[in-house]
Amino acid sequence: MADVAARAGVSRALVSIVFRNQPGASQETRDRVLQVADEIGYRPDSAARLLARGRSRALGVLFTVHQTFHADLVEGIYAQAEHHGYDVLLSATAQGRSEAKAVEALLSHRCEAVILLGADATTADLDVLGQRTVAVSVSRRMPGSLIDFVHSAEGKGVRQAMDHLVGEGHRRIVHIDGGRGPGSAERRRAYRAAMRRHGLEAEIRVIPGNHTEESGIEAGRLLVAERDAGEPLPTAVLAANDRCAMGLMMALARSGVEVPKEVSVIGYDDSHLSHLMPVGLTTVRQDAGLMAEHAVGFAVRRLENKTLEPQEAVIDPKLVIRDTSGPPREV
Amino acid sequence: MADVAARAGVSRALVSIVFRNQPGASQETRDRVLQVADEIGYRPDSAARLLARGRSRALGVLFTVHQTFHADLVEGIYAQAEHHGYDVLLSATAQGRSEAKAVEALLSHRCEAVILLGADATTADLDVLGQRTVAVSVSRRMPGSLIDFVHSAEGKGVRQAMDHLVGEGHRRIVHIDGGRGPGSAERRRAYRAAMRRHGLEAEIRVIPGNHTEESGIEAGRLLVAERDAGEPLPTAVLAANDRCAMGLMMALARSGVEVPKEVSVIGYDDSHLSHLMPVGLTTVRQDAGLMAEHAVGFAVRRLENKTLEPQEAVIDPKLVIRDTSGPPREV
DNA sequence: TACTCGAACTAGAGCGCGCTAGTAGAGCGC
DNA sequence: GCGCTCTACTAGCGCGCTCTAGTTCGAGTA
Repeated sequence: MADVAARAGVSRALVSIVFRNQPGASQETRDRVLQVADEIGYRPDSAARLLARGRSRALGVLFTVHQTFHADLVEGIYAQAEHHGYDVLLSATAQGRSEAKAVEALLSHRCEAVILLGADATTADLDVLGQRTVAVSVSRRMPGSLIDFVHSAEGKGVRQAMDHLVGEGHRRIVHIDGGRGPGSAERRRAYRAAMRRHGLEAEIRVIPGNHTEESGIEAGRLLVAERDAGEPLPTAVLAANDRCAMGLMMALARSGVEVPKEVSVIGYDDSHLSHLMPVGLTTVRQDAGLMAEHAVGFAVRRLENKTLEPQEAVIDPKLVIRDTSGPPREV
Repeated sequence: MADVAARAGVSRALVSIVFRNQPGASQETRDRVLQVADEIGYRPDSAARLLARGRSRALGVLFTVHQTFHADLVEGIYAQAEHHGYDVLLSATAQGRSEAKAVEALLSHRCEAVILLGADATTADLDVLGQRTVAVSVSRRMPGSLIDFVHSAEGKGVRQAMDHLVGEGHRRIVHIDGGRGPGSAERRRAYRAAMRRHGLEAEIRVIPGNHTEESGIEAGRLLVAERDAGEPLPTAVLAANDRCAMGLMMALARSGVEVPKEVSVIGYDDSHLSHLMPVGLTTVRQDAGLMAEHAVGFAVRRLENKTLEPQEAVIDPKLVIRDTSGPPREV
């Protein structure tokens, strides 16, 4: 910076003004400074800038590498953050990299806010985080939590899916749940309620699972094993999410069970891949773009106006009927 | 930091020593400092640290949100970077966020090295980048480039796939190429060479494509349209990568073309999802973990010893035969 | 002429840390 | 007693930037 200032024949302060696009420099000086900077390859150091300015204008995003729906969200967050003039810092959880570690990384880089995509932490953990910084949780419901929260109306989504299945004539509808995953508790509850509402209380069955393909595969194996032992297959399965649904379909296909002929499958998320599968997956669409917009909006509003109450946005999901659901065989 | 020092009754310098885990402080002082820090929620500011130290010990990684194979690589990079004591900064390309923009973000955060996963830039662009910083390109071949390079032996992988197909009796083997995507040129070349070697020069056909599901869908539609116009379908397709293969299979399934009965499909990457599809995808495995190890290793070696020649690692890929390939119908 | 005023620019402090050079004091041999 | 070394600690500069409080200067105004 000093070099640029010297070569352009101005003070460092003026170079700073030029690079921050602030008033206080004539157009010709601006041009000269920028040209000199370009010549010697100068670029402002964001660490020093951050340090001096006292704020980073950066939003930290915690996501999971293999969670395809997170990719959709991240894409939306980039766009929204840019719109609000914020930087985005990504930190991923992965095998061998815990959520806590990923969050630490974000905080040590002085993110002003942290957006958690489907966090795995407890409410207490999040509240602690919320004390330390501005935090927004996407998907994972945090009852009574202090932090902001964006989620889809899980109940509505599940209800639409269940109404669709029952409307097609299904009765033996099984739910693979998402364990401690975000939104799972609500979906589980909505599944039970819908079954009851349709007079199918006796058929309620929840198979424990999570949000990975593996859990779908396991559930599929379980169901096939039961069939081989003489029990009837369910006629429809509501999976924890799209990935789980994919795993399930793989397991079923391997055992020669046809979808949707013998078993209908419904996913959740409408992640980027779900409409690109060999067979279009019937699923509940969560609008990633809209969720990203709210998440970033919440974070920004908190940052500009410290004294806000916890905010919450509920996005209406929408059932997308594709090829993996249809009437049951028996009907 | 000053607070911690005051409360612990020591100087700021000592707090610094404790947090850097350097010799020069007694155990009891260490404990006291750490305890106080924990109480008031102090955590070193990585921006200030970076500024003072002059180096960030951070590796920048450029990836693409929806490229599933990148997720595998990122996972490996995190592990390797931690092993070498480096931080990882992620920057994604996405819709509305160009590669140049993503790289700028990394550089302005003063990454010491940049690891590009399947970069889209030209050799010249990369050389310019290589002048400014340490850069490693993964997958994308940079002939005559100054920057380090990790890729798999594309030729070997394609050859294995082609030998497998020809061995099963295929002759009409089409290749959907990856356009300007990383590795595509080599794969295309190897495909042509293999066809020639097997005396199938007359059957050579390359359909232009890229590394997305969409390109697979398009190619599938094209092939089906040709069939409807009376031309024979190819008996096997070598796709640009797994995502392209998935798109292709979707298009074929929609049109009632059975895989592998009518058409065998082979992908490339063995990305996380390829063995979790409803039908296991025959594909060429690239070992993401090993590639990550080399990429990080190269970057670190450059950083610790400035005067190295361009490095290159070639990883042997391996054909993984699953359910989408088999003998052609006519045989 | 004397003044006010705004645009264009500058000096210099300070952001939170790391690091070098230094000090204090304990332990040791002679 | 002295000098020596070793451990435990501190003072204070500087990293590259932003920002506040100026200064300078030419144009406009009474």
